[in-house]
Amino acid sequence: MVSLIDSDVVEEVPPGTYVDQKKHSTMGTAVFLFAITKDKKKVVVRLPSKIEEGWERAEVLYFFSKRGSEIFYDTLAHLIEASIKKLFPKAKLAGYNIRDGEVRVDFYFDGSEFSRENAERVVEFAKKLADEAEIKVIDGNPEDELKKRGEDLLAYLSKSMGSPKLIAVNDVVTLCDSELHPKRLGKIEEMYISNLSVSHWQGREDSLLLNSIHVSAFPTSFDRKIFEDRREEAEKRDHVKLGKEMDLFLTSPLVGAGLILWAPNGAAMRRALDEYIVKLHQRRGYQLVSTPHIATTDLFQISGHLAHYKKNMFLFNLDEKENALKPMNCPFHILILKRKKWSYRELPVRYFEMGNVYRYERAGTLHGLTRVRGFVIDDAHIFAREDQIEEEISHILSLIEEIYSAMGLKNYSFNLSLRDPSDKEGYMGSDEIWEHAESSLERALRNMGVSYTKSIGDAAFYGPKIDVIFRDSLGREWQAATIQLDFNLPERFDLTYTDKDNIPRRMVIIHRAILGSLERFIGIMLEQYAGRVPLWLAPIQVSVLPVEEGDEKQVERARQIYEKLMSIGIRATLLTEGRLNPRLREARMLRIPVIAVVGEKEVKSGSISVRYITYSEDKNGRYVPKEDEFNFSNDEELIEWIKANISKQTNGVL
RNA sequence: GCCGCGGUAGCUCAGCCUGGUGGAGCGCUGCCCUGGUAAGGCAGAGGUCCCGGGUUCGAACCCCGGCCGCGGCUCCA
Repeated sequence: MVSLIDSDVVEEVPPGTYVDQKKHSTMGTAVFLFAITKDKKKVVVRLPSKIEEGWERAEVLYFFSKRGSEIFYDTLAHLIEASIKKLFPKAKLAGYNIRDGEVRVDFYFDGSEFSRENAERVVEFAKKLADEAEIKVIDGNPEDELKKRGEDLLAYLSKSMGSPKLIAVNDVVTLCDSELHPKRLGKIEEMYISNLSVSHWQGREDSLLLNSIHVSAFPTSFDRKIFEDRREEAEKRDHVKLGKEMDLFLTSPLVGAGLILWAPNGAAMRRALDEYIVKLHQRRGYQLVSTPHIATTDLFQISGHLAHYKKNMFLFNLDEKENALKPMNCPFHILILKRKKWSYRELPVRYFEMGNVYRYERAGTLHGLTRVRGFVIDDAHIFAREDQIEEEISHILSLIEEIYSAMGLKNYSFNLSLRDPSDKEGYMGSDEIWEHAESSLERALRNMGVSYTKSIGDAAFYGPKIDVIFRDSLGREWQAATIQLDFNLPERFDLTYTDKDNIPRRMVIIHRAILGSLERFIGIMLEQYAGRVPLWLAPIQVSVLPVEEGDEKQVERARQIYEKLMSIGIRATLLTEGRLNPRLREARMLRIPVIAVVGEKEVKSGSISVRYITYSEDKNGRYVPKEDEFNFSNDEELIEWIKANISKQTNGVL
């Protein structure tokens, strides 16, 4: 008998049992059987199929499971590669990429453009291959074999892969890091070109220009429908769109790209976040400092930014001296630190600032609030003894987890960035320093017990770092929190403390930000909550509406409540003009969480009817508003309830 | 920066292919309706068709350049 696993159900079935291609409302079509044989080999077959003799167990893989879609797109990528090679033998394959319902296949085509007609032929041919072509893993040394076949780009890629495998699609040979492929992929109901673009080989702008075909594909129309519904759902969460609906921010060509103008509602949100994060840091032993936006380039000469970061800096002349808008706050904090001598007893010193920085980012990279040219970092620099590093890092990691969980964030992961040991020229500092720095960070992560990924070669020029990465509603990745160890600036600015033995010793600096940037973080929060951010952060927290715009008593009573709320710092708005329903609609469009209504009944009794609308999700992770009704018997009751909610949401900080 | 797509009323968009006096819905203003949890009715105002140049008797429309936006590549908070 063979164990057949279908979601939570396990059944013992005899070999020969037929497993059909069924559909699941959230997981999509059952596309593959993933079997483990009695001699522990892994086998994948496309459904419908029969359970084979010699299997120990078999799992039904649905399209919208991680493994199901990975195998599907991974295999499809090879079919597209094979089509390219069959139709255009002079093309050189250059790898592929799988992301959100599409696969992008890169190839070098003689440096010339690849037409849409050509791409369409490729897709048509791949569709045919899906039904017919035999896919198998073949033996041999990938690097040698690929070189022999003229695929020098793939051969190069194989060198940096953990366990490269050669894959044959009929007689075309390509490269993969997975051996999990069905022998035949089978019918693909939906497959079309979603984009044609170019990209640079290895991401280097000075290297080969590759052509890329982006292909969207789904095993069945049913899966495409689920995918498109989800994407539509995600687009509703787009922070740029929400920013317009909620009247938060804008940009103007008269100001320039990537520079945000905050309208009153957006500014209120920023202010709330600013207040929260500053108060929290004060409680955690950070001292507030404040520094200017510009400095002479002499400062950045010393810090090394001019040498390593010049292409991102806005430079200008003042009194015939070169100046810069600050791209980072660290040199300023260091100057403040250096105003006096420090004893080992006084460390660590933690300076915190909501620091406004300006960085020249290339036009093509700018996006909404998540990638801009002027932004505020919740920036702190911790000046510490070497023996204090690990503890400080641990503190920061737990602060990150505390803040993020208080904010209800979950789509994030930790990444440890290390230097590329083969490119030591690109980094400041000695091998010794780097090894110590890298191992300190990794130990702190391990002690925290969080899972993390490692990226070799992604370290900053001055030190290794831990980053927190968020995925937005459309699957794009954005960096938020960052912890960067720095053994270099202390050298450059000669930062020392007097140790127990009365000898000056070198300090270390930890750069860290938790929100990352206020702008980006607001973008992340808007998407996470589909605009329905928690009460404490809502741009307008309460809307007060009289039922009848023409009834003086109701309007007067509404105004009274509104003014009382405003006087104690609750962000409120009074909506009196027009019929009730359109006003209610406006309050909802603006995502105002508390809607207070005053009609005849309420005027008589002095009470207030409240509808409280907050974010919640259905079982498919879609946003659905949660609505609660309250009736407060007087103003004080309403105010106490609002204050209690805000305090609870911010762990008593606000 | 590179490739693709786009920029028309405050917002969302049609018109552009095939050149001949600029449209819709929402919003805004006024009037009517006096209302109880997501759009009541009627009327009106509102435009540098992104900017600059070219082709043409004539350009929102065709061509060139720039700016800005969107999606990718890369980089990053």
